[in-house]
This record gives sequence, structure tokens and C-alpha cells, in this order.
Amino acid sequence: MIDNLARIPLDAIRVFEATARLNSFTRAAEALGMTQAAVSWRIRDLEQRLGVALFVRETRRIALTLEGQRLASASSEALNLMRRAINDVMEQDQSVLGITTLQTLATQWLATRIGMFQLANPDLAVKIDVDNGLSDFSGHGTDIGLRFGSGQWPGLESRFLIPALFTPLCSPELQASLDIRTPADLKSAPLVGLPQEWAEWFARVGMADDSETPPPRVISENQAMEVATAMAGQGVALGNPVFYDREIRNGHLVRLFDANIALGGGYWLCYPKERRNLPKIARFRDWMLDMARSDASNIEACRLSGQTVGTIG
Amino acid sequence: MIDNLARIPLDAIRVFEATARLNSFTRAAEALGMTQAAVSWRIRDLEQRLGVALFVRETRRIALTLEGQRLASASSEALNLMRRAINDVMEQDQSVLGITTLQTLATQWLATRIGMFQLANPDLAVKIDVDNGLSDFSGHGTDIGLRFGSGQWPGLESRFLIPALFTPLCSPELQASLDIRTPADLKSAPLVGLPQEWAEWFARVGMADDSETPPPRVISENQAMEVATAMAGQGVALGNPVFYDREIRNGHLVRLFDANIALGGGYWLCYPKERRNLPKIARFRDWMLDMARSDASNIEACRLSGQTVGTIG
DNA sequence: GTCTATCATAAGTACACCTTATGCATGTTC
DNA sequence: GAACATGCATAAGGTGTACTTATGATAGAC
Repeated sequence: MIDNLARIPLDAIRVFEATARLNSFTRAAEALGMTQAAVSWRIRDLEQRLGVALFVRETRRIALTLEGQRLASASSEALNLMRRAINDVMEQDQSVLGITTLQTLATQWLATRIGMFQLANPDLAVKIDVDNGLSDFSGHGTDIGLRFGSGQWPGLESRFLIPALFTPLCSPELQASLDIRTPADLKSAPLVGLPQEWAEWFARVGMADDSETPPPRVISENQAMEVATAMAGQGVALGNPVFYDREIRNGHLVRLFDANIALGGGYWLCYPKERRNLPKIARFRDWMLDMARSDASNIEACRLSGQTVGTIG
Repeated sequence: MIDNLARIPLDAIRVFEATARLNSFTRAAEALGMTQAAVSWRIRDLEQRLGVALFVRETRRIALTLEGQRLASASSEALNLMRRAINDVMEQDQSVLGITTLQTLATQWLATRIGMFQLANPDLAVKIDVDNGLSDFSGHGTDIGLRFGSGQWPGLESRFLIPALFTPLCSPELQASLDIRTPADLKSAPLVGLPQEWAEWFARVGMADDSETPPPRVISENQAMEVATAMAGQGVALGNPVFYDREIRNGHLVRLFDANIALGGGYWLCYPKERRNLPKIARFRDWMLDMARSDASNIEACRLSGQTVGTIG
């Protein structure tokens, strides 16, 4: 007997099975994470390869043909068989995703977003390990690392998440009382943070640090603390606008200027190269890159919509 | 339970199943019509997606791991299920391939090659229908048409097979006795075929037809007859070198000049666009295009290796 | 009549998958 | 113990399939 199966792309069977089960191209597309057009295309292609119509297209609804019904039941049976076998064979603990992350990223970014991921992936437990050192991936249940740097780590595949930006932030009350409109106005404002960071910032906006920049009044141990201080009205701090997007949007923090001053490097998501396609890793990666992308466009939108006080450059 | 299957390309399962069954990357590659490298790549990719080794690689041999064994039996079961369902559902008569073809192509080209196809496809019966008219594809069990023309037929997908070339051919004895070395020598030779074809040929090689070209001595009803006449030593005929490749190679015919004079158009393989992926059609098409390709390179090699008597241009 | 939900189709695009080419290790032959 | 043969691994590069985006078409709901 001739092996017609050889000419049938098996991935089409998966699409067909979902479509038959949900009785809708649109819903199958949702379920499979693709577009309705793609499902429509795929089913038509399958039908042509078989030389048989699988669905009758009525407007706004489809119905399986007789052949479609027969194929559907076989497909679902075969897919379930495979599904069981694969779950059976796969690496243990596909149900727990281990993440090591930097403190900053954990509190300022991940904490507010990870809930979304867990809602969308109720079957995946997430174990977050805050660790500022460079943890290794061998054993230890670590699947994904969130790190700061250049993105170059041997043996690891790295995907860029968030740029290392900083920009002056303060409370709306402080902004109102000091009426800061240009970088020069900051010379007389209470500054929070490391002197060299402020010097860098002034230099980047074109103000040589020769003039009498007052030393920052408060120096904390990390960015989160500094910005908290600023939010409490104690001064102006340098912070990464990506991390404080929410506070800026709801008015708890004011972003004084629209310029994003970039440091070298950035925040990266990474994992061992050869584990790139493990389902749990791939799912988290895809989700997180989506989030980062939408952050990037948020920041851009925020800058362009003039929610800042002043403009530089 | 989390659907890990969603992240597994099902086509990889087919590759895995063949590899497990044949216990060799190389042989699986042969069976699947792909390269050993591709199989190796695919299996590695699958292993990475599963996070589990499926084979142990010893040098010059592989062995299934425990997980591999479990997956192999499930895969073969699932694939057999699908195979049966698809054969069940597919259009009837996937076992008979209907071809309509032109007389010339049938006798001069197809007849000597179709055996190869049937040897390679013992499960497919071939029904050849010689028909010089433009047969239609609706019903009638016609799957594939072999036609002459421009390749533009509405509703059909056409693949180019053989160019419409012609070149003077005669028997080796005639060549020896007449000692033909230049096109001019043909003016005194006995010609076979239609006068206007010869006029066209002389014009194409740069000899205006003003001079006293003798009228052809013999005019037959088709090219096959004319070339047969030439082969019998009765004269020089114009024939398509592709069709007489074998006779030229084994010395029954001499190709006088290496120039290929091309007419417009050529021979095409065609079928209804929407049936392009029907297994029987796809298999024949792929095979035939392969043959045509190797013909083309044969002709080229023949020209370049100086098996002709004279050179033009 | 307008609006909306669904599938169809066209055009453009990207990346997965394959090939080609080569390397490497080991077993085999003389 | 060379020289060769065989089978798998790996890198680099090309290509076509299978997507997306954008738009059209149809008919049922209101």
C-alpha cells in the first residue's frame, strides 16, 4: 500500500484536529496561537493534499463533511496517544519553572507582571530565586536567568529585555514647589543618588560638571531605595523609567525630562542554548519578550505624548 | 495538564519513527528522501525540545534510550493510526495515475523512461492516453497532461520539461560518405522534413535562404518518421536532440552540429492547480522534473564534450 | 438598512528546515 | 599500521512553506 501519509504535513493534522474540535477556524486559531487566516490556509492546503473536502463552509459556520468526521476522530485519537507518550517521556518537572533574577528586576518589574504569566499558564509553577551573583544553570532547577550586562555569556542564549536607561524622577509635589523646567534648575534641587551618576547625567545633557553642582543629599544602597525616597518627596532621583512606568502613569512620580540617557548594557533573559526549545522555557521566553516589547512601546508613547515636564535635545 | 505536544513539531515524529525503526540516521534519511544531515539535525532538535536523549550515539551506530523506546512505540502506533485514517479518507483511486500526452513525447521520451517510475512506484498504476488534442481534466481520470506550447493554460499549473530544439541528424554511414563539416555542406545532402523547417534552420545558422537550397527529398508526417528515415541512412533530418539522446549516444545517429536551434515554446507537464499536492500527482511531477533536469544536463554535456561533428557560432 | 461575526484571499515575510560540504571517530582491509 | 570505508556531527547557506497583515465578501442579527 502506498504511503500517502508521507505527503501530508503532520502539523496540519494538529490544526485540523483543533478546528474540528472547536468547530471554528477563528477559535482554533486562538487556541493554537495563530491567525484565522493561517488556519483557513492550512485546512485548504490539507484538503487539497487529500483531494477531499473536510469542511462544508456555510457563512459564519463550518461543518465537518463525512470524511472530515472520520479523519477527526482518528486525528484526535492519534494526537492523544502522542500527547500521553510525550508527557511521559519528557524531562521531569516540566511543571516547575525556575528563574533566578536580580533584586531590582524582581521587585520593580517581574513582581508586577508575573501574575499575568501564571494566569495564562495555570499548569506551570514558577519559582523565583533572587540572586545578584551569576548563578549557574547546571542542575539546581534553574531554567531561566535574568541578568544585567552585555548579553554575551558563553553557552547561554540571551534575549534583550530592557535597556539601562536613567532619567530624573521626583514627586509631583516637589516638582510643583521647585518648578523645575530645565536641567539647570536641578542644580538648586535636592538630589538623591550617587554623585558620579548625577555627574554623568549632567554631562550627557550637555552641562559640563565644572559648575557648582551640589552633592546629592541622600545616597541609598540601591535604585529602588533612591526612587522611593524621591517618591516620598525628599528629592530628585535618577531611575529607569521602564521600572517606574506605572508610578509615572498614575502620577506618583513625575518624569522631569523626556530624554532617555542610556548606559551601556541592559537587562537580559538567558538560558542554556541547547534548552532553548524546552516548552516551559520557550513559553516563558515568548511571554516575557512580549511584555518587554510592549514596555518599550509604552515608554516611547509616554515620551511622545508629552507626559514629561521638559524636553531635552 | 500542560500540552507539551503543542511545542513539538509533529513532522519530527515521523523522522524519529523512521530512524527508530531502521536504527540508523542514514537509512532513515534514504527512506524519507532527505539527507543524513537533515535527520541528524531533526533528531537533535527533537531531543532538545523534549529535554531528553532519544538515542545513544556510539560511533557508526545508534541505540534507542529507554525514553526513545517508549516514544518509538507510541509514535509508530499513532502514525499507523493516521496512515490508515488518511488512506481511508483520501480520494478514491490514488492508485491509478492518468496521463494524457502528445504522440511524440509518448514514443520518444516517455516510453523509454516510464518503466523507471513504475519500478520506483510499484503501488501506482499508470494509464497513458495518447491524445494530441487539448484534453480536459474534468473527470475522465486524467491527472496529468503533457503538452506543447507556452506553458500558459488557465487553471493549470505548468512545469517546463523539454525545450523545442531541433538540429540536423543522420546516420553515421551517411555522414561518413558525404563528409559534412559545415552547414553549407548540407546544401548538397539529401534532406528530410518540411522545407520551411529547413529554411528556418539555414536562416538561424546564418545562411540566407536565397541560395539554391534543394527541396527536401522526403517529407513524412511527423518528426519520429523523419528521424527514422534519417537513421536508415536516407538523408539528414531535423530532430529534437533530447528525444534522440540515446541514439546519438550509442552511435545510431550522428548529430552534425552542436548548435541547438530553439523554436518558441516547449513541452510542459501540467495539472489542475488545486490538485498540485495530491500525492500521486506530486510524486510523478517530482520524478519527471528530475528526469527532465538530467536530460538537460546530458544534452549540455554532450554538446560540450564535442560529440558533435562541427561547431556553429 | 447598518452592523457584526465569520471565512476567503492576496501579498509580503521570516524562519524552520533542508542541503551541501566538511570534519571526526572507529572499524576494516591489506 | 596505513589506507580506506562507514556512519554521525556540525557549520554555513539557500529556499519554500507556513505564517502575518490587510482586505474583501457574505449573511445573519438587530
